[in-house]
Amino acid sequence: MSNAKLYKGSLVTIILKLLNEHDKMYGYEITQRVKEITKNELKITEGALYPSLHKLEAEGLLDVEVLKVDNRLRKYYKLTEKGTQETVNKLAELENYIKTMRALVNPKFRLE
Amino acid sequence: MSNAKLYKGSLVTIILKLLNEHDKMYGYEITQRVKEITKNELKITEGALYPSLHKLEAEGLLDVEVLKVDNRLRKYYKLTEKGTQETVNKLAELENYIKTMRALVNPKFRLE
DNA sequence: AATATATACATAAAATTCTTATGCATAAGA
DNA sequence: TCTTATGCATAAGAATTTTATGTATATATT
Repeated sequence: MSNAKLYKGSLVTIILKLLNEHDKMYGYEITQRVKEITKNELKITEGALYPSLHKLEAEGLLDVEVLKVDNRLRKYYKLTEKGTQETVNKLAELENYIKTMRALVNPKFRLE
Repeated sequence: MSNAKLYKGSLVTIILKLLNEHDKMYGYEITQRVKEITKNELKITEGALYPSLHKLEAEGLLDVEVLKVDNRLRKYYKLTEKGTQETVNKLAELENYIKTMRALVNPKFRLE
């Protein structure tokens, strides 16, 4: 996604959180939103995004609705109940990851 | 390493930072230190650690010194000049990652 | 004395996630 | 007309990690 390898594993968290805020979004919209929010720091590639969306749908975390807008197809995704729960989990995991890494990298921050 | 996939890509950062503090460490010691600091949250597997150490050595970021202690071999690693520089880079990347993710996940934090 | 656990290294197959490359199609701008 | 933007999709390859396995010595337990 970016030059930093740290983003590996964060894509699902990002997708779920965005859908949690926006109610429904389509793939291309997600890539643009992420570029915008991160000031071009993070560019989600289509090769990563679309397979990920398909997987989340297959797992029952997302529902799809296909709409035709301006003669072009858009696949709108939205969180299912299960997806909303998983969003909470993923966000907690992110916070935990950050805490743990801080403890490793900054010895002043110790975990209890 | 842990159940959370977010740690993917963080191993090198962790290794370099620990070596930056401790001057020289051997592989097994690193696994134990990490378990200790993270209160068992993160357990670095040998299958990930050893190949990673070899790679860092091949790239000229680490130097090795083999010592025999209590009739057992230990391969002590320490940062080279280049390794020390790369540590700075990796730590900056981590801080940047955290900032970017905060912006994505918490809309109140905006990047400039 | 025998067995299990801890210490210490190593590698290889498989899984996971992502990049890069490619393909199709329509709309809008230069 | 040609390029860029919009919108989806997949497949080959790269990179990193998990899981499994192997070797060997030291220490603790039964």
